[in-house]
Amino acid sequence: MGDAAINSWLDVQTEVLRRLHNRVWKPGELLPAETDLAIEFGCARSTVNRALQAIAEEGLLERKRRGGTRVVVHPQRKATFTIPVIRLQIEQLQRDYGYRLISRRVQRPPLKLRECMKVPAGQNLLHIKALHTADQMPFVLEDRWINTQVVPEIATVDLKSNSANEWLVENVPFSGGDYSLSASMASDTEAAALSCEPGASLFTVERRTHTEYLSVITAVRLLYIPGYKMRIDL
Amino acid sequence: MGDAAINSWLDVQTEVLRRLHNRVWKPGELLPAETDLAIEFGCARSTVNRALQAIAEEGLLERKRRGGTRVVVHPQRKATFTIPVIRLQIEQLQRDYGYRLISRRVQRPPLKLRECMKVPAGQNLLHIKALHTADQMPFVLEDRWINTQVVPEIATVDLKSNSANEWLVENVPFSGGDYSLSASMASDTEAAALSCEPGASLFTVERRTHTEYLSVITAVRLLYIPGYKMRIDL
DNA sequence: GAGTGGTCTAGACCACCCT
DNA sequence: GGGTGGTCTAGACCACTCC
Repeated sequence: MGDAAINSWLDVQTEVLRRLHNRVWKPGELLPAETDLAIEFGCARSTVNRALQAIAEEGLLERKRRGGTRVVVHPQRKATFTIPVIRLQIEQLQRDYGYRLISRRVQRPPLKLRECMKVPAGQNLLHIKALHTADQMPFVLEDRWINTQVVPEIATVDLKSNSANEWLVENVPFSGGDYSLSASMASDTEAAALSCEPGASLFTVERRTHTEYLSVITAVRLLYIPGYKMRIDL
Repeated sequence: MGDAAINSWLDVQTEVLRRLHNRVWKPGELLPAETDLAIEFGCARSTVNRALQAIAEEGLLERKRRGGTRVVVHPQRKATFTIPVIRLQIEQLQRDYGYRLISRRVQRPPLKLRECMKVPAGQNLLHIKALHTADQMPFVLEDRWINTQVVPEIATVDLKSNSANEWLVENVPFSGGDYSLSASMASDTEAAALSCEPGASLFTVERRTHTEYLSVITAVRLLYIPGYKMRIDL
C-alpha cells in the first residue's frame, strides 16, 4: 500500500484534505477529536492542531471549543489576492511604466466624499488625478482624494514625478481598507484620458484606506482601459 | 506607562505590528532573531514564532532560514474573499432569490473553451445558461460549461429547479481554480436577459474550477446587472 | 461537569543558506 | 561553519460550551 509515514503537520493536512475530498468525512459531520487523530497518525496533538487550524483558516473546517471540528457545509473557499503597486503591476507584464500627473488641487470635497472619508464639513482635501501608462499607452486612470490632516507629509512630495499610489504604499503601509469592484461606462473626459470610446466598459476599482482605526487616509478610484482583466488565484 | 504584559502570541503580534506601524523596524530592515525577541518579551520562542508566522502570512514580513526576518518593502496586502453561492449572496441582501434555466444542451465546445477546459477535440460538454433573480428582477446571468467526464452525476440533476452553481459547490469538492474579473459590454441578447440597455457596462466574473490536479470541472461566466459592485474587505 | 480546542512552555533536532 | 527559522514533542493549563 502507499502507506507513507505521517510525521509533519503538512502530512496530516494532506491526509485530512484527502479524506474531505473523498468524503470520508462528509459536510456537516464531526471529525474525531485531536487527541484521537494524534493517536491514529502517531504524532503529537499539537501537530494535528496545526494542520486542522490551517485547514480551518482555508474555510473547509469549522472548529469550536467543546463542540469539536466540523466539516463546513458550504465550503466557501477564500481567495487571496495581492494589491499591487501599479508600477510593479505593469513592469511584471514586461512593459514600460509611465506616470503623468493630470491635476493636483487642494479643494473642498463633494458631500459624497466627505461621508466616504468621514471628514468634517469645511475641511479641504488633496485631490489628485493622474494617468499610469504601459509602453506609452494609457493603462489606468487614477482619481484620488487624500486626507492631509492624517498624512501632512504628502504636501511636500513632488507628485509630478512620484505617484501618490506608490508614495502612500511605501510610507503608510500598515492599515486596513475596503475595496469595491465594478464596471462603469467611460465619460467623455475619461474616454479622452484613456484613449478609448466614450461609453466603453471600464473595469473600476474603488478603494478606501484607513489607519487604525477610524481616520480615512485616502479614497481612490481606478479606471482601467477596456479589456483589462484582474486575475485571482485560489 | 501602558506596559501590558506580553504573554500570548496575539500580544506579540500586536506589539510587532505596532513597531512596524511606528517604523521602529523600517521596510527592508532585519528584525532581531526569534530567540532574542523571546527573551525581550519574556515568552517562549514558539510563541514569537507563531506571531511572526502569522504576520508573514499577511505579507508584511519575509522570513528565511539563516536569513532572518525582514520587513517587506512593498507590503502587498492580501485580500480574502469568499466564493459566493449566488442564492446565499442574494438572500444576504434580504432579497427574494429566484432561478430560471434558460437553456441546457450537450454540445461541442468552441475551440477557445476546449483550450480553457483542457478537453480533447470531439468531446462534448454540458452547456447551461441560467438567470438568477433578486425580487423577481434579473441579477446575474450565468453561462456555464461542465465537463461531464469529470462530473457524470450532473447529467441526472434536474437543473430546472436546482442551480448548477449550488449543486456543484455542494457536491463536488474542488481543490482549486482561478478567477478573472473584468468589465464587458452587454450584447443584445445579454441585455434582453438582464433587462438593461445593449452596450451597458457589466461587471463580469469568469471562473475556472478544477480538481487536483489538472481536470477542469467547470468554466463559468457571470454577467452582473449594471451597477453591481463586488465588495472586499482587507 | 466534562470534553473539546486554544495556547504556552522548554527542549530538541533539522533544513537551509549566508559568509 | 554556524546562525537562522521550521517543526515536533510531551506536558500542562485554560476557555469555552454543550449536556
